[in-house]
Amino acid sequence: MSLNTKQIEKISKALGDANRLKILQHIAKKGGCGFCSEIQEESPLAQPSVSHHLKVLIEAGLIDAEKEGRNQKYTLNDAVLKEYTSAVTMLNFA
Amino acid sequence: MSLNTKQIEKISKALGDANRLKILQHIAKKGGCGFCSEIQEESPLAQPSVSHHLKVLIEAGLIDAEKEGRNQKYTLNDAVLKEYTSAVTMLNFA
DNA sequence: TAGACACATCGAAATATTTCAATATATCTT
DNA sequence: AAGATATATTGAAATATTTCGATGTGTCTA
Repeated sequence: MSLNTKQIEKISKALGDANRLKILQHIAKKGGCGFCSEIQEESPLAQPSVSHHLKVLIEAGLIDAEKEGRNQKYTLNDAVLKEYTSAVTMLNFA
Repeated sequence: MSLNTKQIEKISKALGDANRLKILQHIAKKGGCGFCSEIQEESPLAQPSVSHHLKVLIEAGLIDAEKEGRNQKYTLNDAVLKEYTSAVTMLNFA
């Protein structure tokens, strides 16, 4: 599966915010899998704002969400991240 | 030289627009070096808009500008692009 | 089942980005 | 030097994004 311009644009936009970059770093630091509550604790933002940023990351395909009881678990989508960086490096997408 | 969060954010923002992605692709297709007039011809946007997008790419460090008479030549900054993709892949930046 | 807890959604305000007409600047040509 | 050409800047309107309080939804615990 290879990414098109619209997807590259969306992923880039998702990466174009310091709060979201921090969230991704947090998840990566936790071995690619982090919980919403942890992310909220590390963030200076209000809960709905964090929720919004997580949604943007999900819609870009950078993370996947999974419910565990009343908690949300977020997993880094390494495949998408790799496809993104690969496509951007070569500027190879339609 | 390695990129920090602010720089990653800025580059991502610059990449988060279809018009700018097209511009970069055009320059890449031309061997990493393209002219303003060409870029304007290929773009559906008005001249000031193209000029604006080029400025965003320059400020992100993705391209460098050089004057040739009354024309502007834009060169892809492969080093920055590579540092960006590398940092994003590893989510490794401060 | 009532209350607590975790998270999502809505709606509105604040801020940022995109776009273009008008105009400025710099360089080339005649 | 005057006009033409190439690009940049300004200022304003349209649009998108960010943020948060209030509230909704689903799940756990007592």
